[in-house]
Amino acid sequence: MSTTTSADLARTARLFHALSDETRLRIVQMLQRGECCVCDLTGALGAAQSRLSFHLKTLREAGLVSDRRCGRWVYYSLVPGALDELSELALGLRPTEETWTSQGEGCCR
Amino acid sequence: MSTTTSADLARTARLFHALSDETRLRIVQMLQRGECCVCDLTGALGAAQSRLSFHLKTLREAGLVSDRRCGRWVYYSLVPGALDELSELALGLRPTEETWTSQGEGCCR
DNA sequence: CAGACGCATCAACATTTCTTGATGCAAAAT
DNA sequence: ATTTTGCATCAAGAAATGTTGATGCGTCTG
Repeated sequence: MSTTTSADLARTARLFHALSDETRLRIVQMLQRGECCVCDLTGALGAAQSRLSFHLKTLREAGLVSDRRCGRWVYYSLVPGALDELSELALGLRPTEETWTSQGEGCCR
Repeated sequence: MSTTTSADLARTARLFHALSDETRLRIVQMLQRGECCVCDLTGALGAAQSRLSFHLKTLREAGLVSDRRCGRWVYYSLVPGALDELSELALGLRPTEETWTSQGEGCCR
């Protein structure tokens, strides 16, 4: 029995929101292959630097991405397990067992 | 090798967007237990009818929910498998194997 | 030290998304 | 036949989100 608090919902919404943008999905795809600094991303995605910083911030605040400073570069990478958690959240929203056994009763329930 | 077209990205973003809102998450939670008509939802969620219709439309257009008219009621329900697809999409964004074996090289790669 | 570089952040604006109340329609109910 | 009910849809406004160019800060390079 999972009592879902409003805070849980907010976090879940936040997580899904982080992946609800094409630019951010592209960023994640880049990061799949390994760490990237912002300039790697501007090159590959052809997007302005400030734009990417903005989206990286969104991803970081959602907990999907982490950053590591190194000299004048900042390397971003995917947080291990974060996407597994997201996957679990999605599965947790699926219809319950009894839903599919107790349905189909003609019209109007 | 999965070539990800721009259309794919758009659909993925759309799917995640559908679950990026607390009201819609609540709706999905309600629907987990089985079909609901809009008036069930207004009652349970304490939200205006037009507001719920708006969010239900978003969920429907994302393919997460389907509707069935019956007399003057419209019953909404979760589309079987849709959340599994979403879960798979999340897993597909995880870091690749080699990412974790080829990393950790001190500073600046 | 003086520049160049990588990045975050900000302000201004554009765009999208959400909310609310009104209107309309089709299907009961009377 | 008229009214009521359940819902979609619309227009208008409010709020959130994304974009762009400018600015500033720390760090490397010469």
